[in-house]
Amino acid sequence: MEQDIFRALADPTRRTIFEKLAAGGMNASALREGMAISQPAMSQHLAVLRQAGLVREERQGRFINYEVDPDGLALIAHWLAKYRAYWPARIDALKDLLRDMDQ
Amino acid sequence: MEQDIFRALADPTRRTIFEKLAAGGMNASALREGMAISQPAMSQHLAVLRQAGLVREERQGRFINYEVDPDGLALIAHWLAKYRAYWPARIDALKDLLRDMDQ
DNA sequence: ACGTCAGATAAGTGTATGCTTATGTTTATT
DNA sequence: AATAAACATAAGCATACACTTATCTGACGT
Repeated sequence: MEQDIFRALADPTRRTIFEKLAAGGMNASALREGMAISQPAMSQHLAVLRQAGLVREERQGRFINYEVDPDGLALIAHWLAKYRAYWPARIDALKDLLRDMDQ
Repeated sequence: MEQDIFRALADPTRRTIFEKLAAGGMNASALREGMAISQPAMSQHLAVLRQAGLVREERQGRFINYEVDPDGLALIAHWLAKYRAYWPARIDALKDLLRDMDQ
């Protein structure tokens, strides 16, 4: 849901978590390192991100590996595409990126 | 600021307002039509969207014309581009769109 | 100058949200 | 079986947020 996505990303702590996961999947304890956040808080944030489709989890024995879920990003991209008429022409990075994807 | 953008879009009413403006600039009274929202509420929402760089205003006599500010969308596009590695390959609409822009 | 209209701002209120501490649940280790 | 580790859930609390009513500001028409 669009609502869940934007609500999830409205919190700076959750954006930080998401950013960390984008650099590579890891478990909740690893995510907490250097973050001054309690274990329950992290768990709650991950639940929100998961509900939004931005993060998915995979049990690995006693650990749970969290990683970026492309579905969430796709929803944002889709939302953004609706307003393409207003994108400034100078977003060249985006063009380059999609040129890469075409190969 | 990234924070302002996501916070602004987290509210469904503000997304509706933004969507309406994307179809064409208009003043606050016109925006309220068919929206069951008070005048102060609309004014406050527009202030948040403006602060986020998603909307800009232009005085026209007694009216103020509000319209989509491309700068805000550019910020989102920039944020999204950071996670391009995770975009699913099937976002074809986006590819088509940028192919259009290249012409 | 006066009233009116478009919109902003102020102050108050209920609810949502992010945190805390405490406890539950699941899996591995011994 | 018992303990410990990784994480989830529950309950309570303080703050943020979106709304309301009331008032203010600025621009126009007469």
